[in-house]
Amino acid sequence: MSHNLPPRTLDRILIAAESLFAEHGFDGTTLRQITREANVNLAAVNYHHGDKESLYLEIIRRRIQPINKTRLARLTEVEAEVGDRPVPINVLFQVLAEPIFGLFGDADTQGRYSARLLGRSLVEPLPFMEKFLADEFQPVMARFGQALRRHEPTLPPEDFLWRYSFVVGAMLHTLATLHRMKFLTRGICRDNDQAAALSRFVQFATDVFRPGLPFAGLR
Amino acid sequence: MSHNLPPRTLDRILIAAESLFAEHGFDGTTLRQITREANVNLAAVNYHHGDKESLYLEIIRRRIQPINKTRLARLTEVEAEVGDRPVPINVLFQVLAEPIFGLFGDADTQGRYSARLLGRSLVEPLPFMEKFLADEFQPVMARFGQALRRHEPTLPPEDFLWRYSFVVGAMLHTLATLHRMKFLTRGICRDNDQAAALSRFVQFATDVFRPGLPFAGLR
DNA sequence: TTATGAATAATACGTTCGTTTCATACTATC
DNA sequence: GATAGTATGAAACGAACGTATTATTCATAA
Repeated sequence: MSHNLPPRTLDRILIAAESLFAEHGFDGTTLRQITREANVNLAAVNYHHGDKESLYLEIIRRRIQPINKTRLARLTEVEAEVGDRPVPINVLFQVLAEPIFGLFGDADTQGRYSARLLGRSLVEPLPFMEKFLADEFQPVMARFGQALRRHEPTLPPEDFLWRYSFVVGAMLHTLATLHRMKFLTRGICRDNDQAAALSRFVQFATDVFRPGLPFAGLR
Repeated sequence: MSHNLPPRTLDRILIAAESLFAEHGFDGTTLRQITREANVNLAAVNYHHGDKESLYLEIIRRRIQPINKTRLARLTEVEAEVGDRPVPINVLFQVLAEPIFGLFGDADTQGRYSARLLGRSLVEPLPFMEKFLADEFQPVMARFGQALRRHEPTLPPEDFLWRYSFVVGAMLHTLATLHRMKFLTRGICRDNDQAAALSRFVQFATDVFRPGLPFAGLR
């Protein structure tokens, strides 16, 4: 054991598996693909990670845990800064979105696979991931929900949650399809454009929740 | 050949396969599961539909083609009604969303699986579906994009497409997760509530594209 | 240097996959 | 009612799957 520059077997598996899972999903990826891509022996996955499901869960976990930790830490910071006043909506969504969109900014191209895999796995969670995801996201959703709610205290919870669901859906969809943005926009928008996606998403989400919109009163 | 009341083998396969594909995805569903659920012989799928990919494509096609046909027909109608004036934004999104959200309104519970499968397969299209989907959605996206663009003629195309992408993402996410709405909202919103999803989505999308929002001017 | 535990490699296990084959049962036409 | 074409059933195919087994190599501490 040491910190050799050539990545160790365990890391090579994680890296190869992450991109393959992101592209082909859990069931569409085989351990033979993974070990071939990682240039390791077929048995290495079971030796190091147990089984396929544990490998998948570990890949998701090592990405989402630091992100959620950062989100909560920053939320605590900005809440301390504003004192008793509500945190501005755009700041809230910046804090929520920046850590996860930041994956696209990695030096190598690995981050975009991480983001794509997260977007994908959060929309249709696999059975063996449900409990982990629920535990992992409960604190984040609760605290951001409360903070956001202060801007719409009179809106019925149902209306609030519908809007929240649409915004979260837009974010996950962006994570999962940012690599196809050029194709989807017939060449107008660029692929994997982290900065554009982040700033525009924050603006979009802020507008959706800005009080005084006809939205709250209408319907 | 006739129209017997007991559903024919071919239809039973389509129905069983649709719900299984919706729940477990293409790779996560086996032909043995499908034929067992449909109470038909294993060989029936290959006999009637060729291979697994053709079956999947046919399921998607028979749902999305009538929907897109209806969308375009209604758009033609409302465009005729307003003459030279632009079609109101909320009408545009009503025309776009109502046919596909209408799947949830089927008498049986089959429609919700159709919607879920569509939402799922449109976010991460399988390789063998890319061409079909591109051909199928090109006219719809083009005509709705043009109609919507008349409300934001000065907005740079890139900004316009980002907003459009967020709204489409929210719609697909809603289709794919409407069956978990109660779980996701901790009991506040109901599962498979077609009417709520449709009306709130239309309102949401309309607000996102309503001119005069600070959105267009900001950033 | 040798002994010891960890990591890697080669290979095989038992299952299940999509698909095919071929025999049998059905249904309509003459 | 014989016949032809269509549909179904039972069984098997080779391939690929996740996983386990066993042997070998490697690194480190005695």
